[in-house]
Amino acid sequence: MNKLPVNEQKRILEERYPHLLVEEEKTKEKEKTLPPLPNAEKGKVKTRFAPNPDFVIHLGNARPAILSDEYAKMYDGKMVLRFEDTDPRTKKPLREAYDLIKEDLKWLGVKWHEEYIQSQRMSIYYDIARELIRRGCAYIDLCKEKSRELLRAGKACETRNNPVEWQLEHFEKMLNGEYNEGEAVLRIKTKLDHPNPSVRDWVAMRIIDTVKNPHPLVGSKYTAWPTYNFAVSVDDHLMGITHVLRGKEHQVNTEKQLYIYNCMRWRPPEFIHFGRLKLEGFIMSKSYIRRLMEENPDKFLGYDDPRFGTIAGLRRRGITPEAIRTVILEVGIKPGDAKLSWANLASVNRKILDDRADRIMFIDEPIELVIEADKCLEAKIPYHPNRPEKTRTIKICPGDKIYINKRDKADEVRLIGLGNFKLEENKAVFTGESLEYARNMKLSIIQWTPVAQSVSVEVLVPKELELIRVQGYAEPAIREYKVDDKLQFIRYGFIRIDSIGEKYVVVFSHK
RNA sequence: GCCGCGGUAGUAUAGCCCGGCCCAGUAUGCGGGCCUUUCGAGCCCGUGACCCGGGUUCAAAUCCCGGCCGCGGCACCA
Repeated sequence: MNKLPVNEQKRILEERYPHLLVEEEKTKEKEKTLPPLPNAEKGKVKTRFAPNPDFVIHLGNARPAILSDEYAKMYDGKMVLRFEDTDPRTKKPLREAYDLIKEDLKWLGVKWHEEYIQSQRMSIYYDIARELIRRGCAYIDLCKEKSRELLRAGKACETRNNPVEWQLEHFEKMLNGEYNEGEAVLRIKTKLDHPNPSVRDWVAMRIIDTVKNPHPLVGSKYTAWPTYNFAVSVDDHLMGITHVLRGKEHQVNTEKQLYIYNCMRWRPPEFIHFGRLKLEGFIMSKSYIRRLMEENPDKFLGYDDPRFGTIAGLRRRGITPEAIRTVILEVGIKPGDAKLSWANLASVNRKILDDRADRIMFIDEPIELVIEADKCLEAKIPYHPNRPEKTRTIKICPGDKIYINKRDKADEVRLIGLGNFKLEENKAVFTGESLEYARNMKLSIIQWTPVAQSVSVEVLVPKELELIRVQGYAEPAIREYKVDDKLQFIRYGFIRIDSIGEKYVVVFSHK
């Protein structure tokens, strides 16, 4: 059956099992869609993506961004972009990261309707903090280190029971810079016997010495900074977020945040937590990437090195935003972890690139051959098999030299577009133009390039932590392309043009 | 250690809530073939999975119990 031509197979299939063909077309139509959101109403959904601008985002961060975007679109809702930069000490924001992240999101096709920066909203947090104190839900803790032990034992600092006036007064002292780091914190009252000690009277605000650690946006203006859990609750409510999509590392945070909602009598949003996403063979961790770059300043090309799983790195590798979105939607919102295989991403990307990428001949193991023929020859080669009308022409005359790959050397081959040749020690003897003949003889159909007009190309091939540099030659037509264009080097793989100088530097995407 | 969440082929995912139509579907990978001026794409065939053990039931991937494994959290990080 398999040896029959496709047409024949199809005919037999139609004859015997006509229903199978119909079924097949039906399933093809089916596209992966996200499950519905709980309590979601069309036009009223509002999601948010809240990155910490301490570095560029990676594929794992792109998951909540794309999912939030996708759900907002699905329900004709809105999406908020919010920079969470409230720790100038241990998670110091990077000034460039704010814009870099926005660029990455735009490139990914993520659309947001509102944009906020937490460090610009400090007075809002202060106001809510005062209200929390007035309602008896928060207190100033002056016990320093001792609190940790007390809380672990299910007890709290004595100041917890001080009157509201005392709390308010000391809160203002916190704001006025009367305390140093570690001397005072604002805590949210919780059950003191909560099974998770970190939930017990969790910290909502602490002192950070911004003279020592100035904030890139607001400098040393503030010393009392809200913690993640506090700022997030306030913002999610004030911004009208209805659905929070985030990783499962936030599960416990949700519990903490609910104390704020309860005290303020706010209606909490729906929380959806999903598992972690890894990409096989790529480095994703922000801190690890930073360390690698610091320790090996010459080894990496930047935060967008194609060996990194940053969005910028994947972009540089030649991965399309469509491919990233496709795999993220495929993984969906299930709570389990996912280790995406590179083969999977590459395959999705290949399908997208296949129709877009022009085909160019490239030789990475060159051997020189002199053409022997009785006349000049012209190779008319389509840029893409799907668009045969658009071609370039390469003229070769007797005595001209060409490159072919050493590994392609055989007694007789067909040079793409040019004709059939018998190969000798260092010459190629033209034997005819017949494609028919080449097929019948099962000749290898190989790429080649004219020596005189060849363009030097360096291919950067990412391999785990290494970047292999392959030198070679491309046919002259490569000159028609610019940086960031994606091509397929025939019988070699897909590449993205990285820079154009003395030679073309390209990044190998995948086969 | 404690708390929480998971475990479907190499990878990803469908089915699990509402047990039978699932001797488990799809994509990718791998093997083979057809087609094709690429070892690409397309098409065809094949390959391969319900973590383990009990229980409930006429019937369990689906429900219940126990175990094992994995992940997350246990911060004045986000």
